[in-house]
Amino acid sequence: MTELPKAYEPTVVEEKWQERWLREGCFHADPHSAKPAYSIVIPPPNVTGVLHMGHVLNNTIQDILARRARQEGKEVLWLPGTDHAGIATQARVEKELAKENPPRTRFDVGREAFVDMVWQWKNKHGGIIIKQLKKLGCSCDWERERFTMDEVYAPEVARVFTELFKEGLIYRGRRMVNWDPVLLTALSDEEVIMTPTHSKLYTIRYKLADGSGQLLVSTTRPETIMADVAVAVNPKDPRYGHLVGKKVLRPLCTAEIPVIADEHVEIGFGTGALKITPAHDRTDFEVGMKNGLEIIDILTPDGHINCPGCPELHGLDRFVARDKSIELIEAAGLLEKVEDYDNNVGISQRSDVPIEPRLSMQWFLKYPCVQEAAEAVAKGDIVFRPARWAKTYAHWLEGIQDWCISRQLWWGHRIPVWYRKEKAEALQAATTLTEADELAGDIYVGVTPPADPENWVQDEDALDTWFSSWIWPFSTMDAECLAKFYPTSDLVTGPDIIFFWVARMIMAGYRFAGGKPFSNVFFTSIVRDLKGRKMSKSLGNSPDPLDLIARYGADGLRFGLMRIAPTGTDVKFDEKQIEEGKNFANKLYNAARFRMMQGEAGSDPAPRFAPVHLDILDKLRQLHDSVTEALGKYEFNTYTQALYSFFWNEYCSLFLEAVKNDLREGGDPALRNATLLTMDTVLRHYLALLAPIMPHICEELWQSLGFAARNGGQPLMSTPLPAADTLLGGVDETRISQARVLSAALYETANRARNLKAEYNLSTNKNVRFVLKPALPFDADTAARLALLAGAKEAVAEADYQAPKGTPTALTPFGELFLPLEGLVDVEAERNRIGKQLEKIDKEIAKSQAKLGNAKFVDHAPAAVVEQERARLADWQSKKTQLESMLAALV
RNA sequence: GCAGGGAUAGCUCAGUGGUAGAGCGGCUGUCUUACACACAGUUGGUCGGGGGUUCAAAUCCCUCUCCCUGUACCA
Repeated sequence: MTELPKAYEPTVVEEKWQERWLREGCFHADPHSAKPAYSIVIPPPNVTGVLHMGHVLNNTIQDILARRARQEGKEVLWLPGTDHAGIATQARVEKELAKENPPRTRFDVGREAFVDMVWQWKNKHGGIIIKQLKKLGCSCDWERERFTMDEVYAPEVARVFTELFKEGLIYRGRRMVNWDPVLLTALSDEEVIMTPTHSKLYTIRYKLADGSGQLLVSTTRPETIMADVAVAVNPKDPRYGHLVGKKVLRPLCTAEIPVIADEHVEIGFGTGALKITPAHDRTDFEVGMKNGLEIIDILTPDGHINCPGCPELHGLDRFVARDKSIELIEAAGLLEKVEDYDNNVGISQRSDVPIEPRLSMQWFLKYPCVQEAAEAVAKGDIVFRPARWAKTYAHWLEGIQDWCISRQLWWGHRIPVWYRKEKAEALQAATTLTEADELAGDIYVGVTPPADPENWVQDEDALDTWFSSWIWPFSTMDAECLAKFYPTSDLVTGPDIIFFWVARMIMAGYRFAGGKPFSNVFFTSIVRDLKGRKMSKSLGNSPDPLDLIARYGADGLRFGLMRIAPTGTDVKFDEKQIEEGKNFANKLYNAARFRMMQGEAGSDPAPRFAPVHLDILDKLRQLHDSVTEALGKYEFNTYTQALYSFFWNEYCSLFLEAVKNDLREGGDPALRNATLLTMDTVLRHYLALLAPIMPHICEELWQSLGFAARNGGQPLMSTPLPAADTLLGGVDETRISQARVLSAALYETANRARNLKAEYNLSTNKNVRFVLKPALPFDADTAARLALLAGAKEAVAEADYQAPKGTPTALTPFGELFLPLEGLVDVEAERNRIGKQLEKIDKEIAKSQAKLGNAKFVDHAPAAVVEQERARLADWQSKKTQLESMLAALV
């Protein structure tokens, strides 16, 4: 009777609902609402980004939380946006320039024109990811979309900078920073990845200037020898004490340099003598400062040697120069030995090349509100899930270093500092700048440019992207929104940005927004491939979520992923799981289709409910509670699994199969009504529970099943979640628990019956009949259901049934169940089968007897456990007797 | 080095003291009137190794091995 297709086709349905939700403003947050607030700010993806599996996981979770909160009657703000991603975006446009003929660099284009180009690129290609998030079904308030460089947000970044500068927390100084020789910018410590590397350790002879001997010095970086200004030994080292104060000859760009004593040198390491190169090593820089040593910089910003005093190396790339310098040293007879050596090298997260410690003028931030930020998490004001991340967070805060916030980039927030033109050069070279300079009228720091811009020169640098995103939770909101929605409720993000972003947002929240930015932080797992590797473009192991959506539907993708996303550990992505999500959507669709094929439920005659009806409603009630509990604990996989197993196993496999006969033509109309009403109740309630994770199909079925029409045409998404106790309202609890027992007995008996059939290769035979010696009330209705479930012609109760010898039997909750064979069994096969079973049973009996023969077990274990064991033994023994008699009957 | 996480069926994972589970895969059947994206049945495990506590351990304790993730580094 139905014209509905047999298989669910998600694509059209999903697009339809996404449009409709938007059109009806379902995602819009009203700051004037009287409802309690629930809010999330999205971790803004890079504007250059495309959706990857991490985003899918992350945003599905946020969407579940947001949709569920709406169902619970909250006013929900899920605030979306994108991040300008300084380096990534700039690099993207530079790449385009490099492809031109002839290739160009940003310097060829010039700053202003280049920034224009990036904006154009952003307007044209940026924000693809926003469209993709919409395809995933994300219920963000898209009218409030922000961009970290838009006209509302950018001034906030400058304001924050200005305030911190005036407070003295932002300062400028000449410091050792992590320098990226490819991108030509400073990086923060967090952007440097310490990577285990196979290197060489070179031991080199530094001759004493007076010719009285030599000092052996080990280094991994011989190309920096020209910048050596001393050799240091530990003052307590008995081998070298007499050398301190003498001079040695620097082996390259030869010069006399002093031997100094410094605690920093470890006596046991290498030769115990350390070359000091303050310009190219962090700790050497400190040693140099302490000892008042000169700083000789022999590297260009792009990592080439700059040392005219050593013409053989001058101009070479740093790694070429490394080999060449060793050749020179060996030729001079100064190379003692070369060993393999494993050490950690700092690699730029962005350009993937070794960074250089480099002395340069940069802006730094002394973090504000560190104490408050640490306490907020320690005291549980902000709750981290899983909790163990709190430790990582605390550890980072303890050893926190000032943040290098300036970047030598053009794309980003330009540092809002201007220098008075005539003094600009001197000021830009000055090692420190403070508010005093501002008061003196030499510099200007502010959100808007100075009133007389022609007299000023703006600082060239831009701010680290994270310096704009750390104020995301509040700078994205206007005053009304802040009043209603700040602090936000949940933050959902990956643990990989706990320092970059989460920690900094907490500090910013306390400093600028008067309190914590969020109450809960849920750290998602990291999505890996089946080999456990991180998904990355270069490995090509990252599936394209849009392709997955096209093949499995957004709902299928969401469901499949959430079902395998554990709460504590990483998730290994397996496309099979997504396929299951799709299969589940199809199952749901077909169950609804089945209902639609039955027509309306009537009220006449009054429905007659059987135990199975009450039972499924009771199970749904339990599902409601466990779903609520799981979501309360942010256990999304438990939530998903509970929904899956209820629907597939309890509703479809058991309940629907048990009631199919109620729906047939000519059946009892009172039973038919009961069944239709129950199906409606289950579907209506279940769709509401499932909607947060599979919103599209639920909405579609909600409508096609007619639930929307009965609800004033309201979409499911703006319908409050019904209470669990509406499901069985008014039904006596004793009757329910009775129904529970009887239904469990029915399903269990059906299962035993099917197993009996299978044992005798009668699985597909529908003509078998079962005879039951009932131990529980076994009415005709139950008998009919049992026959239906077991695929039998009939199931009859006979209290004094005399089974022919050898009739297969099983003990069921309803009593002893027989499968009369009518002599259609292969004797030889039967004998073998029974023989094997007896072997197994004997083992079990022996095991059980041993346990019960153990006095300690009987004395110490709880009575129930012992009782259980006795029953088990009795079961096995009776089974054994049966089999033996069957064996005898075969002969 | 330090810190954290993990090791359970061929695969992905549940399972915090009381007969080892699910889904997928494999194998057998079945187009049984919602669903072959399905149904029925079935096959898979010394729960990483060793030791301990206990009547009883995948589960608690100790130890070892291997993987992962942070983090700190000495040339």
